[in-house]
This record gives sequence, structure tokens and C-alpha cells, in this order.
Amino acid sequence: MLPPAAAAAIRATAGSPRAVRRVHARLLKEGLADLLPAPALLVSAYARSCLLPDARRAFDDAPRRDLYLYSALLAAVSRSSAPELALPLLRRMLSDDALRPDHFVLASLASAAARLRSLRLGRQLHAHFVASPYSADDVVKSSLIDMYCKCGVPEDARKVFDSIGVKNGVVWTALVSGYASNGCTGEAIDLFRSMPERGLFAWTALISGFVKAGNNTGAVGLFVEMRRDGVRIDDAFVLATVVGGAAELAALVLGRQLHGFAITLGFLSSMIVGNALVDMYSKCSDIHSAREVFGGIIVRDVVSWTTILVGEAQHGRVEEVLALYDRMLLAGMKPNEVTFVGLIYACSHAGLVQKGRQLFDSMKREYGIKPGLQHYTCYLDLLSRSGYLSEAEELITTMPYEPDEASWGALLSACKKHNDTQMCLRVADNLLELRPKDPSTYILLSNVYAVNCKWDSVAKVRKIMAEMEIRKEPGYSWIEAGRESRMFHAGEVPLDIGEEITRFLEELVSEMRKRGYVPDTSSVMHDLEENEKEQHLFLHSERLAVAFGILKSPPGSVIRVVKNLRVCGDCHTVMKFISEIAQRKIIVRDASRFHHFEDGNCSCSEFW
DNA sequence: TATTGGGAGA
Repeated sequence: MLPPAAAAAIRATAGSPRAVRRVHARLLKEGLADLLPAPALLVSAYARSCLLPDARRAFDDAPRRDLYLYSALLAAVSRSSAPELALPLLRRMLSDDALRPDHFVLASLASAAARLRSLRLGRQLHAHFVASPYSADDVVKSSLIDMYCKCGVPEDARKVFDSIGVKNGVVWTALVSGYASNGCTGEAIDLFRSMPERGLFAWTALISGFVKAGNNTGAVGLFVEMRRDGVRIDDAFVLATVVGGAAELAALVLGRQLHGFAITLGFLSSMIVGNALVDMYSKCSDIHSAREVFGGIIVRDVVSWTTILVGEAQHGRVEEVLALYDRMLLAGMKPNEVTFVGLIYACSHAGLVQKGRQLFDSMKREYGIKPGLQHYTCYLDLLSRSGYLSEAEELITTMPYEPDEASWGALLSACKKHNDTQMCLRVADNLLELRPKDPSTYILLSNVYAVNCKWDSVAKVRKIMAEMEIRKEPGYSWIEAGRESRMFHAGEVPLDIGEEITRFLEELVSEMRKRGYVPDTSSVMHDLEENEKEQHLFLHSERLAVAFGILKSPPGSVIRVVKNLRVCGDCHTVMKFISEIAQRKIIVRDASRFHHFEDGNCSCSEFW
């Protein structure tokens, strides 16, 4: 038996990699490392220090594999970034060591199934659990509740919930969060209100569920209510969550208020709040404040670095992105798969083919990260945008993933841009076969076929659109004016100030024409006369919003607009003209990136 | 000896 003092020493290492290694070395030297329960304790200690490879090694070095050892490693694996590794471990446990899973093992496996979103595995575990001697265990039940919610079937979670006699806080919050994140707002609120005690944990679960379901306005409202209720904010999770909601809403005024609030509560140096604020400022087009907050985070992790890096990338600041990456490596930080999405994306939007190629290679070679479909799509975009069309086509057919709508779409826009007619038609046919979901893809396809006079294909595209009842999602844009935000819909002139806006836009257009503006109506899908098409463009929502902004804000201030779709080519041109004529900096966040318009130019260098 | 719920990046 391991002396109690030695067991206590292992437990006391609490998340410090150096301490675990030191204690492990001492145990080896004193010949205690194999005494039970040292192996299981070491596995857990390594796992708590985020040293999964070391935990695995400790597992492999153990003289005997028992349930304790398995449950320690399974708990670590199911919490890790690769929960799928729990499955081979389970098979090994069942066949090589002939061990039956107990409630500890079942709880961890259910949590792995939740993270893998594997309803099949989850249901199998549930069946096994019900037939096992542990079928009354509430910890496994809370894990199953979470699994059903994460797999999108909160009604099944409810059945497990109802089977629990005395419910603790974990059980309640698991289901509240599950209802909310699946968009079952009413159920979430009802359950929340019927909780015997509503602590910070429950509020955080509810609010984060709202944010996950995209109900950001609701989340902010709940946060206000929580404050009114006088709930003490002991930890920073809820702030990070609600700041994330403000980021999605692009609500800069609200975001600034939350920032001030974080300072008041003393969470300014908190990493998770800092990370959320960096993302919020970046999504609210205020990249300067994002940089400032990033500079103030004392202990930065890979998420902090990746957040600011992706922010700079979306704002088109390639030099900053590459400089940040160097600083990140110098600081000893290991980039992950998200970091590489940001890096390759930045290179793609700046046409840095060699640099992007080098990064794509180093991801696998130096960091052992297997490129995902998203990486291939970014890389494909980089090659094809920069004119390496045949290499891109070769890549799309040889890459280890089935190309999706985004991959073919990227290739199609590129060969359209580079006027490779034959390839355009080949790619378009492939894309059409996928029966894309995104209406803008059909617009692109229809344009490509129309330009090449493939009228039968144009007809086919239109027929599919009609069949699938695909209509282009209506465009809308919003802009913050004072404390509230104002929304503009394409083609709809607001009653109160519409006249003022249209008059102003007309003035702008006539000045633009003097400077050489010719409307580009190729993005208008409808069968209309040319002047009617121009009228359509004239009322695109971002123009209404920008005109409103210029009219209603102090001269010289920055105009920030958010749009739900991508800006069309013509609006992009118009924004450049307006920034020059009105002498205003205009920042538009569209569905894919940011455009900073200033003195007739855009930060995206025509890459979007 | 171990197990469950809320958090930040695409």
C-alpha cells in the first residue's frame, strides 16, 4: 500500500506540471510508484495538469490495469480535445482486461459521447447503465442528461431528469442549459424559475444557453435581471458569456459598458473575460480597443493569441497577423488548429501564396495538426484566388475530404475572376450536383452559366431554386445610433427619415457618377430592366444604414455598419466612393469579414 | 483511489 503521505503529495500537485513530475520522480526513486493507488493518482494528476501524453504513459507503465486506472484515464480523455480516444480505451478495457464498466467509467463515457455529439453511443451507454447494478447512480444520470441535451434531444434528457429523486444543482443546471441551448426558451425559463435555489451557476447556464441558441438579446435581458436580483458575481464566467452575446450583436456601446463593469468587479486581468472582450471589440469593428485589451491580459493562453490573430486577419491586417504569430511562438505558445485557420485565411486574403503554403505545411510537420476540411478550403482559396487554378483543382480532387459547398464555391469564384471558362463550367457542374443550401451559391452559379450562354443550365438553376423555394435571404444592416441600434431592410425606406436618406443618397450617386461610377448590376437576380436593377442596388440595406449614419453622427466620426449577408460588388464600390466624398471612415462587417473604407480605398484589397 | 453541470478562439 502507498503511504497516505505519498498519496496526499500526489493530490497536492493540483494542476502544476512541474510539481507532478517532481513527485512522480520521487516516487520512482523511492520505489513507491507501483504501489496502489499511486498509478491511478498519477494518471489523474497528469491529466489535471493538461499533460495527457504523460497521463497515458503513467497508464501504460502501471503494473496492473484495474477499474480505478481506467476511470482515471477515461475521465481525462473525455475532457480532452480528443474525446474519441475514449472508444479504443473502452474496447481494451472490455476485451483485453475483461473489466465491466462501473458508474465512474459510465459517467465519463457519457460525457465523451456528449462532447462527440454521438447519440448512438449515448443511447448504447444508457441501455447498458439501466441494466447495470449502478442504475440508480445520480452522477451518471446527470452525465446522461447533458449527453441528450448536447445531442439535441432535450426531451430524452427530461425523462432522465424526472427519474431522479432528490435533484442537486448539477442536475438542474444541466437541463436548464440544455433546454436553452436547444432553443427551448419557454421550457428553460420555466424550469429555471422552478429551481429551489438559483445561484450564479444556474444563471450562467441559462444565459450561456441563450447565447448558444443565438438569442443574444434575450441573454442580455437575463443578465440585467440577474443584476437586479442582486446575485453575487464571484467568478467571471457569466461576464465572458454575456460579452460574447454583445459580440454577436456587434453592440459596441453595450460591450463598452460590460468592459467597465468587468473593471469595477475586478475581473480586468481575468483571462476568459479578456479573451471575450478582445473578440467583442474585434467583432464590433474596434480593432484598436481589441489590441489594447489583449495587451492588458497578464496570463495569455492559446485562445487569447488566436482571438486577436483572427481579429486582425478579418480586418485585413496581414502584417499584424504574421507579427503576432512570431510573438506568439517567441512567448512559447503552441498554435492550434484554429490559429492556422486564421493564419491561412490572412494569407489568402492578402495573396501571400508562399507564406500560406509554408504555414499549411508546418501545421502538419512541426505541430502535428492534421489539416481539417476548413484548412483545405482556406488553402484552396489562397491558391485559386492567386491564380494557381490547376493546382487548386488538383487539390480539391486529391484532398482527404469530400469537398463541400464552401470548397467548390471558393474555386468557382476564383476561376470566374480569372476568366477560365472551361474550368468555371466544370466546377459549376460539380457544385450544382451538391444541391447547395446557400442561396448566394445559386446566384453565383446562375451568373457563371449566363455569362457562358448556357441557358439550359441557367434554367435548371432557377428551377431548382423555385423547387427548393430558395429565395435570397433578405438583406438587412444595422448601425448603432446613441444607445440603441437601428435596423434597415433592403428595399424598405423607413417612414420617419426615409425621404432625407434617399435625397442624400441621390446626391451622393450623382457626385459618384461625375467621378466615374458605373453601377454593376450582376448581383441582381431578378429579371428586370437595367434601370430597375439599379434601383434595387440603390436601396441595398448597407447604403441606407451608412447614409443614416453620416446624417446622424458628428462629422468626422467613424461609421460602423453590420450586414447579415456579404456586401455585393456594387455596394463595395459605392462605399469606397462615399468614404472619399463624405470624408468619413466607414467600417462594414459583413457575413465573412470586415471592410475598412477610407479615402476611396478598402482594407480588403478587393479580396472578399 | 475516480465520476457529473456554467466560460473565451473558426
